Amino acid sequence: MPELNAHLERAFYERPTIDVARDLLGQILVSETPQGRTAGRIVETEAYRGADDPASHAARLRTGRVEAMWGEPGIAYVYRSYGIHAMLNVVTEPLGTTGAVLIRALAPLVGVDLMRIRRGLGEERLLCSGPGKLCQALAIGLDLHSTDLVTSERLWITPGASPRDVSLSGRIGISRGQDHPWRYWITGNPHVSAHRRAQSSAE
DNA sequence: ACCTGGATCTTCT
DNA sequence: GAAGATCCAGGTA
Repeated sequence: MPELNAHLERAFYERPTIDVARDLLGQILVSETPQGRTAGRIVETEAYRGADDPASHAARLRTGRVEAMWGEPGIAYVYRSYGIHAMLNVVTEPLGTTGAVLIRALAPLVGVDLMRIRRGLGEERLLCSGPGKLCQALAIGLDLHSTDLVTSERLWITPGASPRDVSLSGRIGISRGQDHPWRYWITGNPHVSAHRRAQSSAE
């Protein structure tokens, strides 16, 4: 297993959201808790921008936790979806401008047994194959909102191998702004989310 | 105060 | 393929 302690630096996140979403594929998300370490390779992401993106929370709101989308690049924007699931985003673009990348799926790498316990499931392919699933598997909750992934020892992203092929399509689970091909995943990877539209319109 | 609409996942049939 | 779980913030009153 490679060293996972290195952190991607702020400059990586301080770029156009689209570029960060694509370049996050293959990098490794690491979560450290008293129970142990869990980590997985990022295999699926989505880009969300600002006022020009009707699907982005930042297009409608600038209150409460959404304020984080204007914040320092590299911090976590975590919110609750459907009353149940936590969603992990990484803030992009320079301070004062909006943008974030939703982490949608991981390939489990470290602490797979701990993930199984947290998820109550055995099958590895289902542990992190969706944005709510991976937050449960890595114990990422609303308490980690605003965590700085550049400096945190609780949650961070470490460099991994670049994927060979990347596919893209419209985003998932939203009603507006589907026309933009801002969902990225590693072509052929079995750990991408199992949504019906997951197979559509590759590259 | 009440209502509504979600960047989802599981468990049914 | 459909429903249920269940939180949060905005809009409307």
